[in-house]
Amino acid sequence: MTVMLDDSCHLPLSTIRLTTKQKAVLTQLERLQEAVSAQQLYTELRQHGESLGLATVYRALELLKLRGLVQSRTTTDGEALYSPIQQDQHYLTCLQCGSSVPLGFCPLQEMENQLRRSQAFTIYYHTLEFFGVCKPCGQKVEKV
Amino acid sequence: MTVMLDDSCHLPLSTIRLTTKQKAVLTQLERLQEAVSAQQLYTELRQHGESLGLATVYRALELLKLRGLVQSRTTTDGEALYSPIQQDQHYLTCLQCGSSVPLGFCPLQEMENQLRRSQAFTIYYHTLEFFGVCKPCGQKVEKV
DNA sequence: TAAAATAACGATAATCATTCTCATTGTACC
DNA sequence: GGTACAATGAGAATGATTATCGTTATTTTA
Repeated sequence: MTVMLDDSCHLPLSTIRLTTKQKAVLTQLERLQEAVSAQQLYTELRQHGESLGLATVYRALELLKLRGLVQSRTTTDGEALYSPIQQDQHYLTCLQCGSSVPLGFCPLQEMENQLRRSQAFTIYYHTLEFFGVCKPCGQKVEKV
Repeated sequence: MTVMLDDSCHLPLSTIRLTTKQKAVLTQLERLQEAVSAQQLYTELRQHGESLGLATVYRALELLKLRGLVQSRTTTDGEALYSPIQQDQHYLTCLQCGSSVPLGFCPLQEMENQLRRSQAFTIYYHTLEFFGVCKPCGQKVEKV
């Protein structure tokens, strides 16, 4: 069975075909509020009774990224976190403890639109992240 | 032997002590124009006659990041690329072929300064990256 | 300066997210 | 129904990064 989506995204294709498993991955991702890793997604899908393999989750995420439906960012310890692309959510991340505080805004919409107009590149999304040291960690650093 | 640097950075400490090896890592990083992986850095340092271990390179980079002297971003295939922090350089990255085109500008200086003023977080640097599909890959995608 | 305490180092093993392999199953098209 | 092809699952392979641990350099203290 394949699921058809309407073309409300920035793809040149008029329709996007997704398999049931791929749709399950996307749906679960949309259900969750925060960005999650592929491993977490896999575990949650299994718990929800979905029967699929870990490799399939990775493959689905890869495909969804290429289709412009999913985006990812990488944590300080090298794990990729995925989220549906409409969430224009960015973070303030502590280099020491790795904690991330979500930013409440994004100043890049206009610039992204400008870049979109340049023909050389089709832009799906951007990542923006500020790195530094949070207050508690900063106090520890002074003592080092 | 330890090397002393003056406090021209945003650290609370008045001086930063670096060992010879740590300084070698930083110097090599400053010598190179583009962001490089820890492994590349290791190889280059060995070729330049420097005698150090891979683990030391990783440890040095970690420490330099915490000191606010070095920053990193992660490529699409999960490798961390390091660069000296003064380079305010961002990229346009193709999700399909992974190629990165450097952006010639950064619109975030003012916002970063504003965030710096908020006391809760000490900001060292930010990352900004646009993701999409480059022209050649875009033509391939249409055929998929 | 010498000895003790501490931090940095090197080599390599361990970890762990991600990707690859390949046999199997599902789907599209005739 | 049958053939071609894409998707899947299970587990092995990969490869960057991190941990371990014995050794060496540096700092501190007497």
